[in-house]
Amino acid sequence: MERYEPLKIEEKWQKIWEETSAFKAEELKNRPKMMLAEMFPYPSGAGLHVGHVRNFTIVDVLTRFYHQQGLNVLRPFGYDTFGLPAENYAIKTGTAPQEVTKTNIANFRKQAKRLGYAIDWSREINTSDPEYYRWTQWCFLQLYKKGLAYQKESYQWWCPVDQTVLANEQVENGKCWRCGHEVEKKKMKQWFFKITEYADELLDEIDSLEWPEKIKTMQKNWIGRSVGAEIDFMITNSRKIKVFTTRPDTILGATFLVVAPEYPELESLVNDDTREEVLAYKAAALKKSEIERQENKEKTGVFTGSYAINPATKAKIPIYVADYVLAGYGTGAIMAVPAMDDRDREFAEKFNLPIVETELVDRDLYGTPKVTYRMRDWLISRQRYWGCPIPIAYDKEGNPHPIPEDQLPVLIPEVDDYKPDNSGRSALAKAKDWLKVTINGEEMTRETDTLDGYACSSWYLWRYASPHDNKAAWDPEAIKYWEPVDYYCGGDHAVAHLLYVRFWCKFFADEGYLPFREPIKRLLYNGYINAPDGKKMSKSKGNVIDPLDVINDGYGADTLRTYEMFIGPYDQDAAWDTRSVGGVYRFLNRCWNLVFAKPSPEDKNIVIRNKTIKKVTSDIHRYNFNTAVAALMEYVNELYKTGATNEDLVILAKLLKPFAPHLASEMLERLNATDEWPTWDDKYLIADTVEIIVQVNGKLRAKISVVPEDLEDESKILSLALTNDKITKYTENGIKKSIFVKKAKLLNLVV
RNA sequence: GCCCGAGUGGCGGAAUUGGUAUACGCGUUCGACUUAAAAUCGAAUGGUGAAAACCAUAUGGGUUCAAGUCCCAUCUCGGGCACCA
Repeated sequence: MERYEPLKIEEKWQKIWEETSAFKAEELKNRPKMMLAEMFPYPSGAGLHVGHVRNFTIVDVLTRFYHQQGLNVLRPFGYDTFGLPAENYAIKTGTAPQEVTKTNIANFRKQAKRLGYAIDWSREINTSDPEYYRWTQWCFLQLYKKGLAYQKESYQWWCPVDQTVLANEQVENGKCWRCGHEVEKKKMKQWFFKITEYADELLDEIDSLEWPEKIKTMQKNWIGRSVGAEIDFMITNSRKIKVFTTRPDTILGATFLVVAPEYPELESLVNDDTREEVLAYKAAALKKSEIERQENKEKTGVFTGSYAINPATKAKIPIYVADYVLAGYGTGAIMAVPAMDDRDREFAEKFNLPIVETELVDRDLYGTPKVTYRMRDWLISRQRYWGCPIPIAYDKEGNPHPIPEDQLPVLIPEVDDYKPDNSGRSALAKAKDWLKVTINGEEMTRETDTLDGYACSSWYLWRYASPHDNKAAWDPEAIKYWEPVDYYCGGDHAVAHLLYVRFWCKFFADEGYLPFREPIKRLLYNGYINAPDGKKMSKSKGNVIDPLDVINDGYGADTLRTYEMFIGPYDQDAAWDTRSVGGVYRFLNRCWNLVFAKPSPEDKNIVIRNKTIKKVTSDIHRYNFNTAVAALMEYVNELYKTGATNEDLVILAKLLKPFAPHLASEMLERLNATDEWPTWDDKYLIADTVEIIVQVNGKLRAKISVVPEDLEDESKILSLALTNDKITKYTENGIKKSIFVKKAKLLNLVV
């Protein structure tokens, strides 16, 4: 008997798959298609971690399952390569991000191949490849043409020491992540995508998606649609304040107004007595970090000096400025109804403002109906070097002009120093020659902002259909065949990325570029894998499990893959258990050894064989990968007891292949069989004898064995039960009634 | 604070529709093989009990012939949102 040597077997099959381009997909119009993808990874220097392996293996199990079922399957792969780690590394070491990215991709590719994934490697994409981001820029220009990419002044986090804009995630406890200095808010002109234009459709179509309810709810909350009204409160005959409220019917109780510190016309509300205090309050509020605002919900505010007329009561009510009102929502101004609203009451009590109990009035009496969303437009400007340049240039007056499509891509220029310059612009501003561009004979200066990385990942699923197309972002025919994506799997980005791809899909459908309005049919949202101690894996805690170590320790990729599918329900978090890895290895070893055992002379396993085919097939359909593996273990345990026929082993190898493809391929080769997915026949699922559960008052008291036909004969089963010596002692005084459930093979006697 | 989700052996977890609670794996114990160990194979394994039996799915009620599953309340943990008027 040969020993099970996973590393040897895996090397052999990976070589075969590589040399035969085994998973290369082509459009075959007469065959049903299946497209699957994981959320493409950011190729970090650390290589694959066990979380990637779980994510990719889920996709691989489904990919191979549908391959074996005879569908025309596409499972591509790519890399999301723009981002902070490569840029930080560049700032620190001077190494070009392009170089680091290249190295990391090579490592990721090698590791993904080492795991035996059924990837069509001819379709690899990389978002920082000019051939890719050329089309990201094209996408931007389409949005720009329709007014959905626009510039707006907005308040951004600003570090006065580093002289740069910071993203929310770069502000830690109100301080700059690089220098530790306190940050402030600064008004700056930034680019936005107008996602709010699609708010209604994004909300309405959520219910039609085969996505986890959790994600759907998060997206609904994120969009946050509120139905209310806008009401004008007059300050003088010609000046007014517009407020938004969801409760226009409570207007009789509105005893003051509040505007946000960032309210644009705040200065027009002050007088000589209040000006100084109001402006000081505004300045302090702008400095407050998110953390401070969250921690301290004590109401603060200042009277502006102005009054407005409540249109319902005609009362003259004061106007305050307070940071509990948010500038970005509604009109940035509210009518305060302290009798109805807890926050308004708290404010009123602190500032001794009247609290008037109110009768309700007709909702439409004083305002105009208005729908508002919690979701804001998507801020896409990044003052960073390592991102996709925004294809815009400015004329001498500072007006933006799109770079003509035939001048794309706008390449990222080479620079010596990757730090942002002292005007808060990205390092692109240091490429003086690159900045100059001529459009229609006019000299212009290029935009130095780059795009948020989420823009690059908003369309990559469509690029997979024709990844090398140099005429278009995607080929309409290929898209029509392959997409939308049938299965998309990931464990992150519930609202950001997964909302942005839906937004772009709807936009490009409206423009006639896509024949569908939702890009992802089914979403699988997998859980995290934690360290053996139950905590998050992290370098600093020293509890990281490296998947490549597990493989190279001798367990092999098949054990790693199968273990991660067996670890628990795919959508729940799980803790790594090194000893259980050994259990899965033992299981695969037992599968292997069966091939060398003496074949059983008779076929004793028809029932369990058919049962196992049915169970594994339906478990994969329901994404219950852990119980599918358990069923295979049960099957193998049975084969050890009864002896296996050749047929038993062929079925085992076929069912095992999605999980442990190398071992299964080797078994199938030695058994001289194909990997075609097996089918079961329900007629074989009926055993020779059926066990009837006999309960007395709902408690199990006896089991009786009958032939299947007796299931139709209730009276026979009842008399068998009543004469059973385990039952008679309970039924001496007769029974009140009996309930027979044929489907459950159960008889309950009530005494 | 609000909105979800979840609490099952020593541990990870199973239980398609209300119908044998604890599948499968880990761990533990015993046995076989071995000079010995590892590996492998086999057996046992929720608790109490000699047994019969009784008690067990976070806690307390309820519905039902029958509840891990349905209903009501409470507790704990996890996730999301967090002054959105």
